[in-house]
Amino acid sequence: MEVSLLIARSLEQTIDQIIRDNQELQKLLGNSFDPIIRAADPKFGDFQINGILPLAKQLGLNPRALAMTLLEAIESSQQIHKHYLTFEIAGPGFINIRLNKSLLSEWIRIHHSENVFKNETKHWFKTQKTVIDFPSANTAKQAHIGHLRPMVIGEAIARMLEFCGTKLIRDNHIGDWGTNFGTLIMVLKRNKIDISKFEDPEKALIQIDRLYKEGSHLEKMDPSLRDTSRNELLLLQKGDPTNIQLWQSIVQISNQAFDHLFEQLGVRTDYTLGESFYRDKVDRIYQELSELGIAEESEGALVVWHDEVKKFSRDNKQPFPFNIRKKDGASNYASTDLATVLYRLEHFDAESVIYLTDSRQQDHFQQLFLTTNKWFSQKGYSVPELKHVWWGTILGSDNKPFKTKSGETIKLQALIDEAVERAYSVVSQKNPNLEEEEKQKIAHAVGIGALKYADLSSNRTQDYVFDWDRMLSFEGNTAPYLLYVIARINSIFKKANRQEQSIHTDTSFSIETEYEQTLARKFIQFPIALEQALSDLRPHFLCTYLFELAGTFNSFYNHEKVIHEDMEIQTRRIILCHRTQLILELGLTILGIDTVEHM
RNA sequence: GGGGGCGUAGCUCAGUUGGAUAGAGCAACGGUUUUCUAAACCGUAGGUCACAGGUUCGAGCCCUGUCGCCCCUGCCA
Repeated sequence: MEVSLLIARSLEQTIDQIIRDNQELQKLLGNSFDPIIRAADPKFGDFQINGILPLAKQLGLNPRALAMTLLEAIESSQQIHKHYLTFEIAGPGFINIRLNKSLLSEWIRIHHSENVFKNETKHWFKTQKTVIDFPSANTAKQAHIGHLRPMVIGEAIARMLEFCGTKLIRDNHIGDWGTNFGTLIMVLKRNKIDISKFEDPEKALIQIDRLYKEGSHLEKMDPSLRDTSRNELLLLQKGDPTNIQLWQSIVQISNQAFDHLFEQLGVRTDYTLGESFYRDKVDRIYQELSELGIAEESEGALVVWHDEVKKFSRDNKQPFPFNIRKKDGASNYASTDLATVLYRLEHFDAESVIYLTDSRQQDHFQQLFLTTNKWFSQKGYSVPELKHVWWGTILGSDNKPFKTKSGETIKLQALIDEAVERAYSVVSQKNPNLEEEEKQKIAHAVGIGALKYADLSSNRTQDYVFDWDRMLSFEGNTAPYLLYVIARINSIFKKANRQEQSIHTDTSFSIETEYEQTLARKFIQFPIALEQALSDLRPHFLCTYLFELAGTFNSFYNHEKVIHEDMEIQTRRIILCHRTQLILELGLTILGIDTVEHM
C-alpha cells in the first residue's frame, strides 16, 4: 500500500482490493461491504474499521468471528506489510489499526512541505468547476456585523475547495438595484450634493448612509416626496443619464469601501456581478419558464408552484409560491437569482454553484433549486449541483443578536478596529519589549485572526455567543492559542540555529518516546479533518483538529526537550516541530487566517 | 397552521453512515519554571445528553409524542 497523505483512504482501498481478490471473502461480505476506516480514539489505535458490526447484524453472524475472518485475510495478504501496521480485534467486533513507528516516521519524512500536501489534495475534486456566491455585499450602506460571517465563512470555504482542486470562481453578487436608490437620488438632487467630490470612499459611504436616513425622514414628513423618489427610480430604470451616473457613483463608492474591508479580512473576489447586471436578462427567464408551463400568473404576479413539496404547494392553507415577477411587473431577487444561475451555467460552465447566506433564506433557495432543476432539465441544459451553505446568528451575552450597548447595529469596521485594539493591549501587556511597529503588526494578525477564528470554530448552522475576552484568550480553542504555538516553534528554531536543509530529511529517522508518537499520530489525522470539513462545507472540523494538534504539541513541548545534546534526538524533534508548524500554518491559511513569526 | 434550527457540566462549545467508560475550554480547587516564549503544561471535581416512550446486541445521534427558545412563512434581499 501507498504511504499517501490520506493514509486512511489508501488503507481502505487496499482492504477493498484484498476482499476483491478473495472470492470466499467477497461472497461472505457481499459487494456492499464498506470498511469505512476512520479516526479512532488514540487509546485504541489510529484508525478503526466499524463496518463489521452492522454487516454481522444484517447477515445474522457473530461479529467477532466475522472480524476474525476478515483479519486473517488481511494478515495473510502480501499487500499489507506487517511491520508497518498492527491489527487488533476489540470489543464487540471493531478492528483497530495502529500504524507502527516505521510507517509513521516514513509518513512524516515524506510530507515535508505545503507542496507535497497540495500535490495530493489537488486531485480530490478533479478540477470541478464551481461558482461560489459570496459575500453578496450590499450597496449604499455601510457594512455591519451581519457581513462578517459571509466574508469569513465564505473565504474559508473557498480556500478549502481551492486547496483540494476545485476550479473556483468567486462571484460577489451585490444588491445594487434596490428601491432605496430612488430615495437617495431624490435627496442628492434636493441637497445639490455632488458625490463625485467625495474622496475617501468610507467617509462617502457614511455620508450616503446619513443621506438615506434623511431621505426616509423627509418622505415621512412630506409624502409627496415619495412620488418624487419613485419617479427618480423609474428614471434610473429607464436609463436616464443623470440618474445612471448618480447610481454608478454610489455603487462605486460602496464597492471601494467594501474592497477596503475585503483587504483587511483577506477576502478575494473574481467577479462583482450584481443584480443590476441581470436587469436585462430577466425577460428570458419569464419567457422560458412560462413557455415550459413551469411559471404561471397568480394574483397578478408570475409565480412557480412546487406542489410536490407540501409547504410550497398551492393547496396549502397559506400558499407559498415562488414569486418570480411582482404584480407591478418589476423583477425581484427570485428573478435575478434565476437569471444568475443561467448565466453561471452559460458563461462559467458551472458544474456546481454554492450560495452563502444566513439561515433565514432557506425557503428561498429551496424554491430556487426546485425551479432551476425543473427548468434546466426540461430545457435540456445541464443541471449544476446547487448547494446552500447557511449559518446562524451572532449573539450577545444576553443571547440576543449582538448589538451596541445603545441597541444599534455594530459596524463591521468598528468591530475590526476593536479587535485590533484589544489585541494590541494584550500584546503590549504580555510582551512590552517589542518594537512599536512589531506590536502593531502582531495586534493586527492576532485581532483579526481571533475575530475570524471565533466565527469559524463553532458549527456554522448554530448561533454563537460573541465574547471578546474568550476569543482573544490564549487558552482554549482560539486563534491566539494556535498562533502562539507557531511563534514558540520559531523560537526553538532560532535557538537551535536550524538550517533550512535539516528538515528535508532524506535519511530516515524513527520517532520514539510516547510524546513524540502521540504528536506524530496527530499529524496523520490532518487530511481526515480536512476531508470532513469539506464533506459538508463546515470549517469548524478543521478548527477543532488544529486546536487538538496545538494542544498535543504543547504537551510534547512541556515534556520533551527539543534542543538536546544527542543530535539524533534533536534532529527528529526538530522535524516534529517543523511538521507541527507546517500543518498549523497550512490549516490556518486554508481558513484565511494570517500567522506571525513571533508574539 | 406549516417549515427550519436548537435544547449536552455553573458558562461557552465539540461529539464524523448508530459503536467501546459522553469530550474540550473557561470558571473552581490543587500542582509544575536555575530548562527551547508559564500567553504553557499536569491533576481534581463537575452529566438523568429538555422530558416520556419506541426501534436494537448497542441511542446524545434514528422513530413517535410532549415541553421550551430562536428564525422563516406572497410580491425586501
